[in-house]
Amino acid sequence: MNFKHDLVECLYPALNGQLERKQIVKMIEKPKFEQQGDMAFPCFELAKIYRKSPNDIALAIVEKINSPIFEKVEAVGGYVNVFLNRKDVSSKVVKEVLLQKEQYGNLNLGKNEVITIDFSSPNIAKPFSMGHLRSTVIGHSLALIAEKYGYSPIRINHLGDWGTQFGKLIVAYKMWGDEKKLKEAPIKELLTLYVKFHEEAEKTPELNDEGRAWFKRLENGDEEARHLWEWFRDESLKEFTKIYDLLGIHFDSYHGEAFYNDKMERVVQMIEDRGLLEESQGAMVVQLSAEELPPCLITKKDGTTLYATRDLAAALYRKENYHFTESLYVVGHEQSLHFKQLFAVLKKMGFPWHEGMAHVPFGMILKDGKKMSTRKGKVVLLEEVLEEAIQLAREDILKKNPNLVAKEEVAHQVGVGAIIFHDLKNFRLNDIEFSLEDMLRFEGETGPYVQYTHARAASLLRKGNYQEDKERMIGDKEAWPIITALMSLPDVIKRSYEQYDPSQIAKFLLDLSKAFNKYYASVRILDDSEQKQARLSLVYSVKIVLKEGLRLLGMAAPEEM
RNA sequence: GUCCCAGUAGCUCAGCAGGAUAGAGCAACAGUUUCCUAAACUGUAGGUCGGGGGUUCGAAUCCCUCCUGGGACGCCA
Repeated sequence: MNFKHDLVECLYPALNGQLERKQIVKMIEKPKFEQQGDMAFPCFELAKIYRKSPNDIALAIVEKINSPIFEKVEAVGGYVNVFLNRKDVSSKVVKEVLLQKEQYGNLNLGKNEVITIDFSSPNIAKPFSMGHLRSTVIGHSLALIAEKYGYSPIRINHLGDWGTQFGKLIVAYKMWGDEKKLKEAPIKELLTLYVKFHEEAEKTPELNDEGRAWFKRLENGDEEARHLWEWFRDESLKEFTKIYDLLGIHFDSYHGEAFYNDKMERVVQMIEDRGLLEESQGAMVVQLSAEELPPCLITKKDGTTLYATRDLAAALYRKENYHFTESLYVVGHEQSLHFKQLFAVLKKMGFPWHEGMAHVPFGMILKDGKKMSTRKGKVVLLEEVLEEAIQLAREDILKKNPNLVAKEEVAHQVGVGAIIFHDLKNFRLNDIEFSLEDMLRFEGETGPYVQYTHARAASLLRKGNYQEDKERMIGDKEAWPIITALMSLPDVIKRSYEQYDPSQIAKFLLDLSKAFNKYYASVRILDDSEQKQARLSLVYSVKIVLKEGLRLLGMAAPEEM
């Protein structure tokens, strides 16, 4: 179903070898307006070669093209505009979707090779905030898209369960903590302690040293420290699991930073063996001046490790255990420098596989134009936002479809879907100003809009008593925008993986939904007994693709809503 | 100060391996339901594509420069 290929085969001989097939492929474009056809070939560049006007060249090319798949070929303003035979193409596309069902759009490009995706990775003892939502939702979708692309993804939740923060937290707990309070509302109490610590440390900076000292005790296996740490960790994980269940996300590994404690010595040794480790101001570093990067800190002056060390150990562990061809890190854009350094060190260590590693950055969620800071207690809790969205969906269902049976299930699907889609529809790197109002919007370019379109299609199939029939195909002119959208899915999958960009899927779903709703408004699908089944075939193919697209974003597709 | 991202309609954003008339959604205004779910559809209005140079037959898209916002720059992650 690659009609571009057909066009290339017509153009290549028509140009007498002036251009390679590859060049022609690159030049073919999609016209902006429907009256300009389905594909276009610009002749401006050829004007120099032939010393003729672009339009004369276009006219000459038109003369030489002759293919049954093209209904009309015309020269307009220096372009060769090609119109596909819509009836034939429509039949082919719908038939293809019905044959392949949810497999439609599957690509074989990943060759089943393993890729690891490090995402979500919340910090223990801190609430799951809106900020973590981005990594979670983008990473989850990327894993699904990778599968569709043909890869075999390993989902890794690299929990932030180690680091000086725990020393600080232990200090805070010992000074102001209350066991009873902590047991009642662990995360809330831990956050209070964390915020208080940073407030106090502003006045008494020595507290920071105490925090570092306690962290060193933790790293050395001190029993009291260890015990507190385990307690904090367990309580936090319980909270996170609630959120993941709500979002329908699972991981293949929860190995966090602490998991690499006993694997760091080896890494430090490896760096040293290669002669890369240097002392600098009391700390041990790898110099990266040749790469025009600041040095990468490996150990602090007190001998304890840093996150870079753990990330190095993790990278090695993942390569040795999963044998990945690509390794992705879905982490905020503010850590770009860290990943550049990390990859540079791996390169210096002589690991050619550093080339398969990539940081997938994303913009921040801002409050009043500024970064939200846990330290100052300025966080918005994800769980609360999700609950509000679900509540709003409940209310809408009562208003709009009070007879719906699975009210609670659908309210969850729609509420959560709205939040996920709101996050994924825009380009990753854009910062997002936190706005509950925007997230809770269910009309226009939103998740619920796409889900609603799917439910509409499902309803038609039920009411129309659809019998699957791959041979009876529509001839409606109004259906063409739907066909072109359906046709584009494989390309969209390819682009969205290669650019690590789920928003392409979201935009595709909006296009398809808009095309379908327009069709729905202008064609009475169930009225014409003659064409009903053929039209329902189109409806069914739309339903299949919408559902699959929503799945790739991590969203459910309710049959009714 | 250095480096990284972003600047398109009142707001939120698409478009950016250069191409034909710069598009959506929201908000505003005007319509569509005896009819398949109105979470929908139709129409009106709204733009010096941050400014200035350059490359090109052609620039929102590529290059340079400046301005604005955000972020990162050694013992947090």
